[in-house]
Amino acid sequence: MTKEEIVELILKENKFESLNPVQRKAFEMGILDGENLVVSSPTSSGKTILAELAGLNVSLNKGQKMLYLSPLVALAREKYEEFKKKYEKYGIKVALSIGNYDSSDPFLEKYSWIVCSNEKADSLIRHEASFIKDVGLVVADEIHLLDDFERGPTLEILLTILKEILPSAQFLAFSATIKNAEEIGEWLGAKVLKSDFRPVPLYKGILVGNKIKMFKRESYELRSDLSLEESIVEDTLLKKKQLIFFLSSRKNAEALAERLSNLVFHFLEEKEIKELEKISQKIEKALEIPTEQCKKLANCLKKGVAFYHSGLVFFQRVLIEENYKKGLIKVITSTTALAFGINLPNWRAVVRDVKRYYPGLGSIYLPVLEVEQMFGRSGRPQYDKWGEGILVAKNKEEERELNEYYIRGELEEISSQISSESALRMHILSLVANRFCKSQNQLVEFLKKTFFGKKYGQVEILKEKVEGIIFALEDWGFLKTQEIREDGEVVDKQLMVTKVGKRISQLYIDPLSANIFIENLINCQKANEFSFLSFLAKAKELKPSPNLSSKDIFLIEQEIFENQDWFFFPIPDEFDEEYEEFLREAKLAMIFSFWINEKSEKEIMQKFKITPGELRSRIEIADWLIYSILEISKLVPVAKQIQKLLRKLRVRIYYGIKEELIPLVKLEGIGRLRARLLFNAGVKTIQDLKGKPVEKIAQILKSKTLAQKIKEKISSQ
DNA sequence: CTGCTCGACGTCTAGACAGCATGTC
DNA sequence: CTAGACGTCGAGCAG
Repeated sequence: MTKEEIVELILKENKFESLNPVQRKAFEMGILDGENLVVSSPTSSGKTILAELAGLNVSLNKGQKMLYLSPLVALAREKYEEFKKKYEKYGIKVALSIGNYDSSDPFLEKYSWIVCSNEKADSLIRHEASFIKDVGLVVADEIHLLDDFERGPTLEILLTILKEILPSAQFLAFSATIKNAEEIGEWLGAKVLKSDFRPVPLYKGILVGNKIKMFKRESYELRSDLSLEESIVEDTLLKKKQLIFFLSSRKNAEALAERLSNLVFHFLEEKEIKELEKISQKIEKALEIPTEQCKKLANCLKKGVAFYHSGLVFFQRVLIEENYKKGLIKVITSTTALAFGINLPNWRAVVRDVKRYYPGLGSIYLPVLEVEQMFGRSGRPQYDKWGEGILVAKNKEEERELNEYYIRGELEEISSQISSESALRMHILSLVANRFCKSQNQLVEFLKKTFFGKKYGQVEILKEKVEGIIFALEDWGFLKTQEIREDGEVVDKQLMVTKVGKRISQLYIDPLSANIFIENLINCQKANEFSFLSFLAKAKELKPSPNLSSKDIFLIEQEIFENQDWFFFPIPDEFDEEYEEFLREAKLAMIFSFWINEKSEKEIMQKFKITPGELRSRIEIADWLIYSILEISKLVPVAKQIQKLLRKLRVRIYYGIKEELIPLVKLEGIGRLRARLLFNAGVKTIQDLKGKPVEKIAQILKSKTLAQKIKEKISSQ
């Protein structure tokens, strides 16, 4: 297929007349000749199309694969759907590979385009996935994530590895507009394409008092008899548009949503009210028993407003996104959760809280890049002539600062976060585990090839850390080393992974967590539920631990006191520095403990001030950690009774049940509530179920269809 | 006596990736 | 770059 034909195909599938300026530039720069490119341009400037262009070229003309890396599972899913819809009919087989949902791990060989999260790609390499060798194109989306303290290093190491094992593959890296795209280009051996192109122009402004001062556009005034939030909402709704507020905390987001809902309600049409009523009910029923948060959200939704943050459960988030797109929801009040997420078309973005709290630093201005992301999607092609991004200033003085910093100011540089100790620890183990680096010198050589190495020209600062980490990893039994001598002098250190080390690298847990597990479990003879849960909460993966409130402390200390004889790790003294963290861990343990003792979600939420979304994600992590501990315990001596306790605990945490319900939840469609109903009615095992007539089961479960399904299931076993 | 307003004081703070085996609201 | 919004509770005041 010629270049022109590929472009033709892309235009047809995307229903475009012609390539946009960014795309044309990429074409001229040789994107279809295998040229490496770093593209730095705003969200919505059509970067995905570039991946499609190069992807078609590589797959149709060379029979190679495209590996598409995304920082977010939600984004990965979105791209996957999009690619599939457009190009499957041309013989491009598209796969999605992310944690939790895996279309086809071992069969990725058969697919031409593989969409995955950065971490999943890293994990695939650790598992020595064989398809990697067939990759002819690597696309890294949102590469400014390199700057993220926790997740940046994974992306950096991943790209460095991919560059090494795929020397002739084409690399495309996409970034939001950043200052030092050239440096990234230099690192990846890529040409740099910088552009400010947006399909719909974005105008920025600052709201002070009741006046919006627009930059490069006429300013305007709002009503002064309303609060500033209300007046800007009114102005937007009168223009028949929608808006998103960005706020600094969940509490703020919820409070503002409630405050705005009565105003927004007046703008709704009869038909919309009916529709919203339906959605509101769905939102409220997202959990077994609606929590206060669900009710609050449902109430706001009835009036056309939604708050949005990670404390919501997945289903609720999706509903809000969908109905904002449809135009039913008029206003969203959000935390930063929406800034990075999926493509949510919008007209006006209002950053009300330009500062955010950072522990130890107090409240400081958001990075320019982040504010740009929030503004990013304002202005929808086809609907709007322009979009607006508005910052809220409290006074003249702040207005001046915001203007200087965000409107006229420069973007930050992206830098490498690879020198973070925990990142190095994790990745050094994995680099040795997959035999990528076989000696300490090789490791240092590898680090020279990272963005860090290229940017600073040397890795001396890392050397010492590397040595320390290797020492620790060896000490923990995850690595073996052997000195290499020349003329009696030590010149290098050979590195070999142990069996445990290899497994830990594959399980994708922090070696430090793994070591804590092993050290404590090897000599552990007895543990109970609570002591084990407190132990689990020590893992880095479950940090940060929940915050303590003053009334929690009594409750937690009492629980600790009752279980004190069961702890198999030292309890810090009340006056030790670690004591507070210990209490916070114990709080998480109590939350889990309530959960597996079948306390209602509502009670847990209220008692511990935790949100449904948060509980879910913690449970997921705990499940993964227990699985990992079980896997590790196959390789180190751990008492049989402890393993047994763990296996039971895993099922109980996953479902939130007492031990007696374990046999029942194995059935599809039976969760913690239904299992309890059955048990209390005397149905305690699958055998009991077999002995009961369908009608009886239906009566217990209050559902005929479910009873029918269960009966079919057990009779076919 | 009751109900409301206002201010002092205390509280609390964003997000989300990974394993594995199969099918949740 | 080292805070600030929200909620609670009680005092003070009007009715």
